[in-house]
Amino acid sequence: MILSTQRNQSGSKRKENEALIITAAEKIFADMGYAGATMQQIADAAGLPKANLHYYFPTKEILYRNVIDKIFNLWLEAADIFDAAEGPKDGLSSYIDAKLESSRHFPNGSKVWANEVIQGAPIIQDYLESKLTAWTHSKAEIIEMWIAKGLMDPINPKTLLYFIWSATQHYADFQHQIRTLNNNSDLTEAQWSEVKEDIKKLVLKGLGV
Amino acid sequence: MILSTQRNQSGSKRKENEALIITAAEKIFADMGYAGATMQQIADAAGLPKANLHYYFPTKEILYRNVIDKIFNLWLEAADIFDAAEGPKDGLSSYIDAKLESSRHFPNGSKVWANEVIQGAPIIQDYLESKLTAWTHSKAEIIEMWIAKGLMDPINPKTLLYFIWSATQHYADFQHQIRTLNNNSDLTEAQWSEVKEDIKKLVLKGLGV
DNA sequence: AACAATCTTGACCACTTGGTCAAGAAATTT
DNA sequence: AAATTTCTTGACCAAGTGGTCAAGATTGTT
Repeated sequence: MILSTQRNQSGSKRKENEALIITAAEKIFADMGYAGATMQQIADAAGLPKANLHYYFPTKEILYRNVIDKIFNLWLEAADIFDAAEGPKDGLSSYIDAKLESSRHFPNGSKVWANEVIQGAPIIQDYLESKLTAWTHSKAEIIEMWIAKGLMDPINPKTLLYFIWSATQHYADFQHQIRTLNNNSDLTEAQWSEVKEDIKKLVLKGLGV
Repeated sequence: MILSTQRNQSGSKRKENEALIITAAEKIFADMGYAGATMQQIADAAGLPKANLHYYFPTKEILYRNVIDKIFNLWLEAADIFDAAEGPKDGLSSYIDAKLESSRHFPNGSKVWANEVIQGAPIIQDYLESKLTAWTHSKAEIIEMWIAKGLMDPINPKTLLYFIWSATQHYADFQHQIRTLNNNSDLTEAQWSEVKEDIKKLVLKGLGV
């Protein structure tokens, strides 16, 4: 108790509240889209008065960009697996697993990202042009190396990346549709395992790994 | 001239203008989301005064549902190929081709659908529960038959359908991201061909077809 | 030509939205 | 304990929204 209170000294209240607001905002933005989300809804979800949100995040757009920032950094982290891998079998399996886990447990981030990109990335275009482009090129190089070594069939590396992104993120973005087509129930543990195995099998066999 | 004017007799003006408005609305809804789109923007895109929109479509929601209706019927049409097919090689190839062509030439419909589903289908839930569910079951049966005949590896039919939907619709929904990662250029004819071949190869080989 | 039905449109309104502000409450620093 | 910084909050506002309406223009029918 004493420890935690002491630790909460310099500017920690700020960080706490910012995190609280960002989490609430992520959910509302995912459910309503950028334009559809209201500051009032986010405030209610965070349990704070609206004016307090504007104290921490002056405008809706600034709050939104902070949400995107968090999402994007998680995306980048999932790719460390990729770099550390010995070959496609290991690397692609782990990456697919990681992306599916993320879709399962943190679908909101993926939804916000998808909503934004569908609408032409009016607010985060700079992210696409800088960070995402660099990231993609570095992963494409690894895939090309695997192909050159004869570890997998030749394929356009970007096509493969899009393939994995779409297959895995689909389970976050289209969560609601999948749920509806699954008798209005969330996928069970067993179903998730089956999906994971089916996707990995399909991709790896399809690439001749 | 005379012919076309004569043909424009009974209530044809209504249909013309409704089609004009729906096309404009599809683009604006795709670019802005349901909440973000304004009736004024749609009116401008259609070249009509706003009050005129409300004459043909009393409310924004009614207009939106009409847009969805058009989109969904196109989706259903693309699946006729599926039924007519002899086996997975033919059926899946044709279906992937058709879906990719649709993503390439009519991305707006897919974007509107994606936006709506991501947000939990607040307006078109009845579509998911009736039409889409029935459609999915009928296609799943065909896939199961192919598996039973030993024409392809066993896989959960829904997982396969989601796989194909996500891979193909990704090129519509994430069009902007793909363009950005392609040096800010649309995919060329040659690139589209490559994508088509890569995806089909990956899926068919992955399924042991 | 007269009538009826359909279509067009600018002006208008009630309501919601993002954002402001000033007054004060809490917490930190000196 | 006084001073200063940080945080909280209800009340408020200008701008934009979906939707209405009534007057007129066009078209079709008898």
